[in-house]
Amino acid sequence: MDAKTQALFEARAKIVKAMAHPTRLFIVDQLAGEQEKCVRELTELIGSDMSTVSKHLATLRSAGIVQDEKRGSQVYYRLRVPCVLNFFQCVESVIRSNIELQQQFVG
Amino acid sequence: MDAKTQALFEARAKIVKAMAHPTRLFIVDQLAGEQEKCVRELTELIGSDMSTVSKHLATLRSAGIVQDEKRGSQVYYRLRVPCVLNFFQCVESVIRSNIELQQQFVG
DNA sequence: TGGTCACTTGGCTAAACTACCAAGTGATGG
DNA sequence: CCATCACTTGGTAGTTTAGCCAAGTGACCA
Repeated sequence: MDAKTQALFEARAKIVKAMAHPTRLFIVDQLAGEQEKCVRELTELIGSDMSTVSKHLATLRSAGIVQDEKRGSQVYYRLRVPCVLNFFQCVESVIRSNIELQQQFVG
Repeated sequence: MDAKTQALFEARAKIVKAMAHPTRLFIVDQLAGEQEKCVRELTELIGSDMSTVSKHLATLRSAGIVQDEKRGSQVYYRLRVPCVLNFFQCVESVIRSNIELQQQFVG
């Protein structure tokens, strides 16, 4: 794999890695349904420390998946690229396919 | 986040995590173009130790993204769910969007 | 049956990731 | 102003991951 190809796939991996955590997927899912949410709202939904949520959001932001906007003392986050929802559809179809495979062994 | 939701997003994250590495994204890309490849072929393309490639393939297999078939002394891998290619399209559009954003700062 | 190829697995170390607490910054309300 | 809320950042300990080498298995060939 030459350096250029390497760089290309590292760039792609950065985006995918930013989604590779249950909490961050949950955040994306929430933002997909609700347009925007502030850190406190997300923190309440998730149930972990606000500092943890803030760092997850920073990860998503640095990958370009979400964008933030400060309004008053709150910071609102929203999805920057709607197609990330396709991720979910595909992930779900992998999961379904896995279940079907397992049922073949059972049946 | 209740236990059920937690479990759902952990299952999804497992799939996404399996793709969250440049080498594994490269493998998926290769398998998308070529139907199937054996471990040796992939190892030559990637250029790292075969044991490393084998472990990456095991990660993808355990997530249900690829399937393997042993023929003779070789093991051939192929994509199990074609939609993973949508991942790339979306990832690319995030990257494009990031570039556009950066050009706003420059321009 | 001995040697080689194709592959997987175990072991190990270095690096990356995660989550919490604690501390610091800004905006808001009394 | 002072307290509080909303948020980010630094520090740190525990866990996970990645890569290589070495060793083991199975297929194939001479």
